[in-house]
Amino acid sequence: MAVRHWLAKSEPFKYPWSRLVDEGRTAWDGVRNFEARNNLRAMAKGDLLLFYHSNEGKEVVGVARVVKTAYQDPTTEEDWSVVDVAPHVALPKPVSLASIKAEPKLAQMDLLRRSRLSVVPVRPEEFECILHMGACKLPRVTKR
DNA sequence: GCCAACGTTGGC
DNA sequence: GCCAACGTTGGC
Repeated sequence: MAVRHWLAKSEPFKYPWSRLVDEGRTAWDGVRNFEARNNLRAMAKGDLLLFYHSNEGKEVVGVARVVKTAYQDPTTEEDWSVVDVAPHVALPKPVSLASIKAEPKLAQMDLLRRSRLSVVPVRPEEFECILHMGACKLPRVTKR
């Protein structure tokens, strides 16, 4: 099965990329939007996730990897889900929202068209494009 | 089932 | 700090 690609937003002061790197793994909790939840539930182990800093930074800073598929969000009794993610690789050059907007190939991204959704799917060619803009080489995934 | 009010996200 | 977009809630 092909790896799928996603983009998830985090406000840096709540949970920055650097903290994910420090901790090595985290539950992606706090999603309280039905569509975002459904996207979480659609993720498979090994899927890759662009890590976007919203509000402050406004840039894609790294790629995370789904290490555990959706399960009950432990921070609530209600019906919400989390997935576990681990850092995969940092972007040598973070890709800013401004540069994404300036790139015609990325005009269809859900990041732009559905700006308030915190977890959105990313097309393979968009994923590749952002990695390229970020001067990022993906480490080979040995096990999917 | 409609829709106005409200709350939240997130860019600027 | 403001405000546009838009999802959610609740009255009817």
